Amino acid sequence: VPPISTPPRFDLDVAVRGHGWYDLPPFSYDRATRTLRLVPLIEGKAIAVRVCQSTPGATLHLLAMGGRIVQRRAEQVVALCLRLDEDLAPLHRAVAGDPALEWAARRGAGRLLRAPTVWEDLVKLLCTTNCTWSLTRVMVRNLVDELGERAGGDADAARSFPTPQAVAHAGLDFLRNKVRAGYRAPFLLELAARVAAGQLDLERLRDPVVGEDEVNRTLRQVKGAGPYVVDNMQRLLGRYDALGLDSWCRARYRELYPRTRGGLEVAIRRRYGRYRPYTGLALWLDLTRGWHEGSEKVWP
DNA sequence: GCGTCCAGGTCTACC
DNA sequence: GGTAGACCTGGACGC
Repeated sequence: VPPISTPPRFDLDVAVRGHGWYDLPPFSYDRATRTLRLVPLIEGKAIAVRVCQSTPGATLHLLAMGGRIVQRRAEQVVALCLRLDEDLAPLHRAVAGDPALEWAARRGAGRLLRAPTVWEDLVKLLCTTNCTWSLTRVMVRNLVDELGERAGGDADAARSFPTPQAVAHAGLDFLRNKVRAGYRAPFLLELAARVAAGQLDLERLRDPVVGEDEVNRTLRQVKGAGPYVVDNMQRLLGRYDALGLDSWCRARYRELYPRTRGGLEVAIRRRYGRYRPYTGLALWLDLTRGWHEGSEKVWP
């Protein structure tokens, strides 16, 4: 496979660690070797894919077991997950001169890792609600271990994220007792059943021609998806204005700006509103700027 | 060792 | 339309 072309100043480490998804299977990330692993379903089969970048700005190298068609599809999946075709230049231009955010332009940040499917992103987001990150990991790991498809048929090979059909077929007790999804189990089951039956086309939501209102309406009809889930789904879909506030965001914002007076959301909109239509992404990049310190490459 | 609290929220019932 | 209270689970914390 020839090297994959990347946007200017693309830094795999910054992109991958931009939010928590790299920590949830089937994704895994080895920071020392700057290697991201994923297990997408390609032509219905789970394929183990590795993508690495030796240094920031270097070309991406991809390894996927399979023929030419599989290689080509794997490349498309990687481009999609890393948002290599998104043009963030308007945001990067806009933050010039803002001491809180100019780092993002310097380091090409803002490409939030997403799953190969909207279905996977939504299920994972539902698994982050009202619980600790460690419990989110438990639920997602159980879903993958119990219901995912093994790549290459090897006994200890990595598994893909389960299909809606697999989750729907697993049933309520399984989701409660094996996955440990608790009260979320009926939400997950209903979502899986609707998608599996073709009543809900989540993948369509990534199509830019679908209006924002329709995206909101569709997601709000999913049981268990409230403002936090809908906002963050929008962000994963590439619509960056929503704030997606959760308890961590609120606490982190107060940490960065302890003198905030009045309503938090009003203050946040006041601070980042000038970056529309990237209000929520600008907020996120500010909150997470500390995650990328100390790993900077000095560009010529 | 045990009880309590709450976390990267949302739903329902009730005002 | 606004807001308590309930909700699974597991980890942190106090005693």
